[in-house]
Amino acid sequence: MYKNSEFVSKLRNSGLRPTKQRLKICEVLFNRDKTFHFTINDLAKNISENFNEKISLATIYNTVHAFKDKGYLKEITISSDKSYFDTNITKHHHFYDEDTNLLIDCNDNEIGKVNIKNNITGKKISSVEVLVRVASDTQNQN
Amino acid sequence: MYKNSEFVSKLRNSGLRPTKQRLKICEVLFNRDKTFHFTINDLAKNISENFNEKISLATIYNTVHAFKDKGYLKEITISSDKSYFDTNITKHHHFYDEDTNLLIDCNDNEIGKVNIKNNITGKKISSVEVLVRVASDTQNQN
DNA sequence: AATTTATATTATAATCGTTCTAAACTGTTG
DNA sequence: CAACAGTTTAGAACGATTATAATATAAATT
Ligand SMILES: [Mn+2]
Ligand SMILES: [Mn+2]
Ligand SMILES: [Zn+2]
Ligand SMILES: [Zn+2]
Repeated sequence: MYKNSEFVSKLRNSGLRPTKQRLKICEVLFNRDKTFHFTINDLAKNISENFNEKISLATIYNTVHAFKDKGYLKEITISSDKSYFDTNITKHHHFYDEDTNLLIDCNDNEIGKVNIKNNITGKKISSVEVLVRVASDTQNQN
Repeated sequence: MYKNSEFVSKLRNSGLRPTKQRLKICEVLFNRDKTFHFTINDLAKNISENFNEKISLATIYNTVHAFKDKGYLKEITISSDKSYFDTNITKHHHFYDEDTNLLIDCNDNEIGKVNIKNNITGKKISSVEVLVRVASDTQNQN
């Protein structure tokens, strides 16, 4: 459990004013035991259903993107119409369950280190991401 | 170099009528020495600039999606606003050059086999994709 | 070959997630 | 407090994609 003052500092330290809306979003995203994945729509719904304060959609977009730019969120794109944000900002890979549309974090005992033998000349690797799509066994069984 | 009749068979065999538009798109996509990556926009531009026949945008969308559904194209999503199609339908991974916005195929002497030690129980792996983002040494370091 | 039926193409409208706008509001600084 | 920069907001605008429904074409049937 974080204290509100921690979020205030976090925001101030990154040049973002600790507004009521940003603090509420911090609380929803970061005041948890476990990291999680969400879409903009999930977040907007979560806030409007569970809190009396209403935050405009534009602010939700702005804030999520600001948090992403500051490195507090990662974005994971699954397909052209499905983009998730991740509160787990460590380097890690994902399973994507095509049946449930859920993203699941991998850790190192699930996917070994990716061995990049040759990189493009003159370029630096900025990220390495593995996405393993999975689906129910029973689809191709009979 | 493929013959037109090969595309006719290919289309017929997959239950798609070999229309003039689909054959033109086959020619543009598959009558090449090397596979390549393209966006819908690239393809539409290519056709309108290099050929006198005009194919409506709706048909280009329909055809590309039909070809994807039939397994003649793969879709690779880079970010929420960048989706590419790939005429290379073999299993392979990609470098994405953030400076030039170009996708580059990897082969096995660039990225080793991804070691998936544990899969989700009761699920079958439908694909494994690695995306290595690269950028010029002097910028964009994460 | 003509007719019938199913499928495909097209221009254009509709959709919808996201971004923009510009006015009102709030946090910060002195 | 005053002054200012940064933020929020509702609603408009945007743009990529999809839906529509009339027309055209391909295939199947007679
Ligand atoms: Mn698509
Ligand atoms: Mn985004
Ligand atoms: Zn994650
Ligand atoms: Zn490729």
